[in-house]
Amino acid sequence: MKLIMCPTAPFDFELSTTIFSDGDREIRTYYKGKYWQVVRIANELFLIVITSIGTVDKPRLVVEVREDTRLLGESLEKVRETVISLFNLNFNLERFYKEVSPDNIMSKLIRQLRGYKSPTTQTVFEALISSITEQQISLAAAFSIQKRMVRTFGDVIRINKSVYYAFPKPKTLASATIEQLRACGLNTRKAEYIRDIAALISDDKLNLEKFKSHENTNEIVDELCKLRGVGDWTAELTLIRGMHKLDVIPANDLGLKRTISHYYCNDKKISSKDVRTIAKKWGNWKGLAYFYLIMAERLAIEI
DNA sequence: AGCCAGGCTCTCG
DNA sequence: CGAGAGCATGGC
Repeated sequence: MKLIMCPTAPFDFELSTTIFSDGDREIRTYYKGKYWQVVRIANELFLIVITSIGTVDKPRLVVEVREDTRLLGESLEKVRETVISLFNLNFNLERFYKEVSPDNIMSKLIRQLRGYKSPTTQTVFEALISSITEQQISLAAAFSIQKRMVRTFGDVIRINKSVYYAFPKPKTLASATIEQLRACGLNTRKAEYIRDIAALISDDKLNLEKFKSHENTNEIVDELCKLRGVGDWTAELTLIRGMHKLDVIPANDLGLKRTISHYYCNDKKISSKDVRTIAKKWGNWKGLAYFYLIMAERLAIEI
C-alpha cells in the first residue's frame, strides 16, 4: 500500500531525517534514502517506509505501508495524518523565516538549513519519557538507554522475518518493575518517574495528548512540572518535540547554551537568562530556532 | 582512570 | 529557604 504526499514547501526531507541516519534499524532510522519507523494506528502497528521523490521547493513523498493485515481506507487516512504530524509537513517554514529575518545570524543559518523541519514523536508520552531519559547524561548514553527500553518493553511487529519495535505503551511501562527499568540503564529515580507517569496515564488520571489543543504554552509547562521528575527543561522539550508547540525554548539546555555562545557570543559562557534575552529575537518560533542552532552545530556550519 | 554529559529531587544546615 | 549530594551510562 502506497501513499503520495505533498508537504508544504520548503521541505528538505534528507536534512530533516539526517539525525536518524545512524539510528537503530529495528526502531527508527534513515538508511539509503529511506526513513523507517513503526507507527501505531488504532492500536495496530504498521511499518512505514518513506522516500522523497521531490525537491526542497517541490517536495513529494512516497509513504509505503507494510503490514500483516489489509489496511482499510480509514486507517490509511490516519497513516497520512500521522506522517504529517511526525514531520510537521503542513507547517509553512516561511512564517518562521520571516519572523527571524531581522536576526542576521539566524538568517545565515537558515540559508544553509532551508527546508529543515524538526521531527517529532507520535505521542506526547514518548516525548516526555525520552526527555526524562535525556536528563543530565550525555545524549549518547541516553540513546542507548532508550534503545534498551524500546527493545525490552516496546511492541513488536514482524515483517519478512525482520523485527521492528514501537515505543512502549504507558500500560506496559506502568507494570514494569523498578528493577526491570534499571536494567535498561535508568537510575532508580528516573525509573520511578517513568513508571509513575506511565501509571497515571494508564489509570486515566493523566491525559498528555489533550495538551496538544491547549493554547497557553506556559500553562502546559506548569502542568507538566507538577509531575515528579519533570522540570522546566523536560517540560519545554516535551512541548517542542511532542506537541509541535514551537514558542517555547529550553533555556537551560546545555547544547543550546553552547550553540548560542558559539554563534552569538564568541564562545563566551552564557547563562540561561542570556539565552532568554537572545531568544526574544525569535518571537513565536523559539523552539524551531533551537533546532536550527543544534543542527547548525551538528553540521559544523560556520557563518 | 576520571571527569563530564541537553536535570531533578531530596536532604541538610 | 539555599546549597549540595547523588544518580547511571558512554565517550573522551
